[in-house]
Amino acid sequence: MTGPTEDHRLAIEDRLRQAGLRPTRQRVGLGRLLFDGPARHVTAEDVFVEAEGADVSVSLATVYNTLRQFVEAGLLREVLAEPGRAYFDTDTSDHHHFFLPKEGRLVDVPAGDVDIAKLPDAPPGSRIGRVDVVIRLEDDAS
Amino acid sequence: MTGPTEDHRLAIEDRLRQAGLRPTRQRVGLGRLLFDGPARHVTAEDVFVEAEGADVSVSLATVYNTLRQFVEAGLLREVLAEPGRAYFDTDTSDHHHFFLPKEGRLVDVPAGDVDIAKLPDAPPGSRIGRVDVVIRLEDDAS
DNA sequence: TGCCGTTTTAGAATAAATCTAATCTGTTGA
DNA sequence: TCAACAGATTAGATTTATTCTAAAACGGCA
Repeated sequence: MTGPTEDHRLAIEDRLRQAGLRPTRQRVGLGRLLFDGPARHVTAEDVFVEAEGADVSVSLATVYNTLRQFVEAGLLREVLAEPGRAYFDTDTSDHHHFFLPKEGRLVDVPAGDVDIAKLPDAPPGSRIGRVDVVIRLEDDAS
Repeated sequence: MTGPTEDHRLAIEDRLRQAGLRPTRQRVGLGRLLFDGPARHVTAEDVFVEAEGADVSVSLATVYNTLRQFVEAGLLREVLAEPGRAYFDTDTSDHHHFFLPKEGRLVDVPAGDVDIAKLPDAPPGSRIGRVDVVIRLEDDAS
């Protein structure tokens, strides 16, 4: 009765609990969608549509709430690349992004491929929370 | 009859013409608001409100159109720091930004204070258009 | 099991930005 | 100089992403 799917569900429940989030049906369902399989970049709308296709019944408001909570808890990373649209990256490790405006799509850039040799000091009373590097691509004119 | 104000207007008209934009009443008016005085970071709403306060009569739609045209022409730079709000930087030279989430405000970081020693190659068929570095600040916990 | 604070929900509300179709204006060239 | 036309501007409606609201449902503990 305890197959791999069930194990996975339990693993996600633990992750949520460790993040201080009660493992509700919806959060576990969205967690399984997001954290299963390879890392990717999704919008809230993507997640909502995907949930409908899976057996995860959840409202759009809850998708937004949950994504924000996951970001807050460090389970997801928000990436700003386009005005008026928020992307969420299921890979929270240190890395950067290409952005392809034509396709509205992000592509990962490994941390090792960008070398930031020098950063300014944070102004007094603050500290650096994160450094976002977005490399905007254009069609090659050559 | 040709005072410094008039000279300045002519300078902006030239800049617009060189950018391939007809120097209309509205574009010149907004250009004067934006390019006069020190560099700063503004939203479309900021510009609209400011125009109302000055002698520049312009609709909100035109503010949006004009800002986009100015970005396209390289007279302004768009900075993405917050989801759902676009900032425009009147300084188009090479530099980066601190972002203060609490205040919703950008602060310039001179190009010399960030050293990007290594960048990845652009994928085939594309080239790097711009590299945006946003340094997100948090309140100091110490 | 019953309770209580948390979570979810549908739908309304908001905010930023874009679209539309009608009017106006700059520029060109006769 | 001015008529004509492409380009620009406009008010207002519309779209899109997201947040809010208040009521119903749920999870976990005693």
